[in-house]
This record gives sequence, C-alpha cells and structure tokens, in this order.
Amino acid sequence: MADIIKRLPSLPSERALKVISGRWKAVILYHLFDGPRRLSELRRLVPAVSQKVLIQQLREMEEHGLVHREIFREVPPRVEYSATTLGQSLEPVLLALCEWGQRHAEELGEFDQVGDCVIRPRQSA
Amino acid sequence: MADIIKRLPSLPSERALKVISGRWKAVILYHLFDGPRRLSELRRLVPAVSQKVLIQQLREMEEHGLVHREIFREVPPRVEYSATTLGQSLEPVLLALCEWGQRHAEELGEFDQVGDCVIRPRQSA
DNA sequence: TTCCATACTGACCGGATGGTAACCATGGCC
DNA sequence: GGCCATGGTTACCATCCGGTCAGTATGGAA
Repeated sequence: MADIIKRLPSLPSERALKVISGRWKAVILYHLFDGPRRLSELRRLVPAVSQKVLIQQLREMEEHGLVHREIFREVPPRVEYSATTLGQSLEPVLLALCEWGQRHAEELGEFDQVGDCVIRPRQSA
Repeated sequence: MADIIKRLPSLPSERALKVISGRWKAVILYHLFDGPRRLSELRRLVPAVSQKVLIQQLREMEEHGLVHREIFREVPPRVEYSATTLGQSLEPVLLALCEWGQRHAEELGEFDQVGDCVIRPRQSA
C-alpha cells in the first residue's frame, strides 16, 4: 500500500513540517525518545489514540525514517518501535517548537492551559 | 466568522505545530520577515497560491497573533501585512525546522531535491 | 457609463486525515 | 474446542483543508 514514499515538499521547512505534523506524532516520539516501546505499551501511554491511528502514525514515521519497527517472532508476537538516529535528531527541534508554543500561549494569555517542555530522562541516563 | 479563537492543543509542541502548519504559512512568513507586504505583493511573491487561500492563511496567522494587518484607507485601498514580534520569534524555529528538513532529505538520499535555509537579509540591514 | 485596480467573499468540490467499530491470524493454555 | 493475548487489517464515515471559479465593493480614470 505504500511502496512509493509520498513525495515530500522540496522546501526543507515544509518538508520537516509535513513529516512531523500528524495528530499524535509528537507525543509518540516523546515516548520513543525514552526507549523502545511495544505497541501495547504505547496504547497504554497514549490512551486517547485508537489502535488503528496509532499504527498509522507509526507506519508513516517508519516510512519517513523516524522510527524503526522490529518484530520478535515469539508467542504472543512482540513488536518494538524505536526512534532511529534521524528520529532522535528531532528532539531539539521538538524542544524548540515546545518552547515557542509556550511563548505563544503566554502572549495570548493562555499560559495556564499548556504543559511544560520537560523531556523525560533517557533510559540509559 | 471567527470571534472565537479555535481552541489550540494544550501540548505546547502540538500547539506550535498547529499554528505553523498551513500549506503556505512558512513561505508567507519568510516574506513577511523581510518587511511588511501588501496582498498584491504577496501574490506576486508566491504565485502558486490563490488569492482566497492566501488571505485565508494570513487571517489564520493574524488570529494566532503572528501577523498584523493594517488597512490604509486610500484609493484604491491598501492593506499591509507584517510579522508581529511573536511572528518574528518564529524565525529561529523555522530555521531549526529547515535545517532538520535538509538533514532529513540528505539521509533519505534526496539531498538534491531540496532548497537551502537562507533567510533573506532584513530590510533594515 | 464603462473600465480598472485593490482587496475581499462565497459556492462548491475532492482528497487527505483522523475517528469508530468490527474482524483476522497465530499459537499457547485449560 | 473455546478462550486469551498480541498486533494487526478492513469498511465506513465526518471533518478539515486547500483548491477553482465566480462574484462584490469602492471610487478614480477614460
């Protein structure tokens, strides 16, 4: 269903935006920055997203090289999703976005409504 | 039609993404970083976008505090769009996105297809 | 009196996106 | 054989987003 990588915009900033903006991609990435996660884990961590959409977002990110999918042939089967190096390299970008998002909320007087930009300590840390 | 600011996501990064990602917003912003622009100018600068959509994007950005719209009651009427301080503060964020977009293109072997991240010198410079 | 420029607005449309709900396949276990 | 868990897929649908194209308003110029 997706042999052809859908042509991304040639303007780099638009390209980046297209790759990052999916309803759940940021949240998912935050969790993957923490380390590999199974599908069932992600479902627990992000209960608001349905399984179909979760997989959808993960597959898109896989297609775009942000996420690695590894299947362990066990019973019951285990699948682990992890952030690739390219995916990891999004962390500072997401941080910049987050900080700007906070500023935006502040300046529009909605400071109370937004969360912070804390990124969980890496597993290895 | 838009007294109520459409509720933005409370996760700051998502908020930022929502505000920035519109088909033409980045390009328009790049031009506004250069200084105020009339609608007709923007139409020339970004010929690929239709007038309706151009106005649409500008109005959304105005609503989100990125863009200022000033009407000069002349004949024929003149309207100038400019980046607010909040809008200007997006420049480094767009730069980060742009640089990441380039990296992404490189790592996917599409380096040739993307442009660079050069931001035009400010009018005042 | 018609024409032009500027800056909008509105009707309509198609594709992408995200959402729900249901179903499928594997293979161990009771 | 029926049930469980995991990790999917499928059909279907509503909404959004951007796109075309045509129309509106103002007021000076020809």
